[in-house]
Amino acid sequence: MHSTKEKNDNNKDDLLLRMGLNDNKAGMEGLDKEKINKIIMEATRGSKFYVNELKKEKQVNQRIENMMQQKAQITSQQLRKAQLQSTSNYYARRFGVRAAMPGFIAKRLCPQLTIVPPNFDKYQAVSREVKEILADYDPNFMAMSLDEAYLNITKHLQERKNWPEDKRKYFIKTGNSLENGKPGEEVNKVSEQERYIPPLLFNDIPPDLHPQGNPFQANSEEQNNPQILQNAIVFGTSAEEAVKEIRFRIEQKTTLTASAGIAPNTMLAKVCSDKNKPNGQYQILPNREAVMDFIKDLPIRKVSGIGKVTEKMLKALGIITCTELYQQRALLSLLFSETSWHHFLHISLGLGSTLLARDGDRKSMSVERTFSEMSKADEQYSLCQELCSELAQDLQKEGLKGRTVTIKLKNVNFEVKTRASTVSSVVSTAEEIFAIAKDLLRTEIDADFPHPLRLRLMGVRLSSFPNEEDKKQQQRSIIGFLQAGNQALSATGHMLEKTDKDQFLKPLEMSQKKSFFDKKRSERKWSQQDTFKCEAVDTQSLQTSDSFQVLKKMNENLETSENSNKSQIFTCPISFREQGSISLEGFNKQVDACLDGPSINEDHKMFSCSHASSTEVNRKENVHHSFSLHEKQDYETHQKHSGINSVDCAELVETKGNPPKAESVGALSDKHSKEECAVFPRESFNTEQHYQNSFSTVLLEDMGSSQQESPQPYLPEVIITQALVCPICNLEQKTSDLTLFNMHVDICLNKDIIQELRKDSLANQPTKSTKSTDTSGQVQKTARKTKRPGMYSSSKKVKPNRPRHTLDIFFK
DNA sequence: GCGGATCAC
DNA sequence: TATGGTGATCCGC
Repeated sequence: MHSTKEKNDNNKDDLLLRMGLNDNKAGMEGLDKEKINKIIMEATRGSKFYVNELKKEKQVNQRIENMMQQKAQITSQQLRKAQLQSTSNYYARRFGVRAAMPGFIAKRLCPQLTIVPPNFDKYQAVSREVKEILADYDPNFMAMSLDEAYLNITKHLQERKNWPEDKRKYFIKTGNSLENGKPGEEVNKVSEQERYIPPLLFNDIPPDLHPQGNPFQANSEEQNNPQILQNAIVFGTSAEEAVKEIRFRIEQKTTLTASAGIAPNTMLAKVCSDKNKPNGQYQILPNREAVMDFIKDLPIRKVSGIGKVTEKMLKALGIITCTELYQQRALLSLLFSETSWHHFLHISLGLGSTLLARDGDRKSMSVERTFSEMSKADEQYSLCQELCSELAQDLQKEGLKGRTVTIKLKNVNFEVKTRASTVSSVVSTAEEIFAIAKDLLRTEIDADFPHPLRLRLMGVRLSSFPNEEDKKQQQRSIIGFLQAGNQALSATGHMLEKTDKDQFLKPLEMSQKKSFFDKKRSERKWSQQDTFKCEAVDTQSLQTSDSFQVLKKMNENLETSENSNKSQIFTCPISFREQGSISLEGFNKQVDACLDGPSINEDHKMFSCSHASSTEVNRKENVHHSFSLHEKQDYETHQKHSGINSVDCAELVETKGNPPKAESVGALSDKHSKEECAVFPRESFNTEQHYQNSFSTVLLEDMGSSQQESPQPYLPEVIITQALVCPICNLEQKTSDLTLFNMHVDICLNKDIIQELRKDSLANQPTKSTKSTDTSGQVQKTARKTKRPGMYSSSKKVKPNRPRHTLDIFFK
């Protein structure tokens, strides 16, 4: 909170040094002694870099301190409530795991640069060759960078199962082809490696990590171990063998070794691939036990997205491993943003994206350069101009134009500043960009006058690129402007119920109508990955759910747009639900959400949110999980469902006399590992009888159609969801709605807590003030500042005059 | 939309 | 020995 922006440049070094030392003495988070010493040494030598590092570290410590203070104010009741709320998510997500499991394989390549001279061109060429090989296994693989790629070889494995041996046979090169253009030493090295290839491939997985009861092996009639002939090698049909084959081929072709991770999702695959670096592979079998086993002691830092700072903050809470992360989920939900929390929960449950999202559109482009101190303003301006020219060239290569210009300045003390300016129409030429950048730079120079800016880095960035729709819209709006009748615009809205206000939509909003149908139509080539996946929609690996954000915004829209003059009535073409009084933007998001499917947080909201949002969620679930079941179920029906289910459950648990403890019941204890409640197996399950038999539901996925190549039109076969069986009470639940089902399970799991809460609630608020209880839950999630006890009174975000889906109502 | 921070590669 | 460049995202404002 106390952002120290003093500018005593002269004393700064001294000051910072003192601050740094004091901070360390305070021993806030116990820096490594040796490290401190080193830093101090460097600092006393006047390294501005380390002084700055110290400063940053201090900031992090401050953040941690604030967090701890927040934590200290959390009451046990708040924690229990949070606990309750996080359980739903556990179930919803766990199902996601199951659905994601089958045969999804990601692979990560880690070439050994030491073998090949660090010549970029060559590296690129090698990278291409690599990639050629990868395309054999998954034509739609996702290349993250030159040296990293994810593959989904589900389909390949399916076909591979029936391949004759000679299709899986590869000859070991004798080294003849490697002689050209490589220093002798390298050839030797490579040759040496070649000789070791078979043993390497066999031994790179420690014996105790060898998959047990591998479904692939179990189902296959033959042994999957590769057979070595004189100079050829035959790979088996399992995932493991296929990946060995890939690595073998890569090494043969490029002389580079690669490491690989085989796992049910990209997050795990990535962690896996690091396990046996640089020339090995590791597999996590596609079942929950294997995933949980792997996750159990995994330090969170290993997970992509958890960096130095996050690690330190979580460590302050005693969280180092994924298990601990899971155990503290309730606390985390109170201390971190919803997005972060969601991410944490993902990690702790071993969940990740199973989609290989196509490369998203670029969001920005920039150039920056470090140099020795530059203090003269005229030099700075001309450098800026130079950078703008370079940027303009790069932009031109990709034909990009943008509206936001950002300059970045790092002074000799390593303090970084960015300054941005957004203009109304796109720019792209060096002159246009410089005109804006120059102003930003001047402002900074003027601000410090008469002191010069002592820079060590300068950068220029362009962002706010218009998307396709924006461009089309621009065209259309011109056309529309020229056409008196303005027919072009109204045509795009023909599927929507319109109001007269439609005519007054801003061009941007109008464009979204078009964009929605365009987008969704192409997505529904029927890439079921959008339509049927049952976990949150992750378009990029390890990112938290977009759909949740959409939903959140949607709710905001629902709540705030009532009095907006842009409000309209629409009917969602997916759920056929009338969207009363929301803006077009909100509507579009709603429809997107319908198509995208449920998100973990919705369950969560079910407990605490208003009637309206709960209904949205349910609707979405229906649409999503059983596409053909999307009758217009109204809210009352849903509520009845919930009520019946919850009552059933509570009684059953009592009968069984086995109410699990709230905290200890978790995904990580395999207590309920045998249940096969609700799962959404995918098409690929067909290749794995082992799993298929366990599932009562079949939904489909088409991993291939999200790529740039024209997707194959593909209509999924839809099998209607069957009844779900609660793992706790072991009774079939008469609902196909996963949200409702999850709630039922939660209640079973948390029956004791629920009763306590109800008691509390009744004791404290005999006058039926369930609303405030309800509200607080949501406020805690969305507004960090207001989530402390007593600070949330009423939130604007909560829509008044609506029945609420409160705990009390729910449990009645 | 802006600016600082974090993260990955 | 001094400490990179590019791009993305999140959060709080």
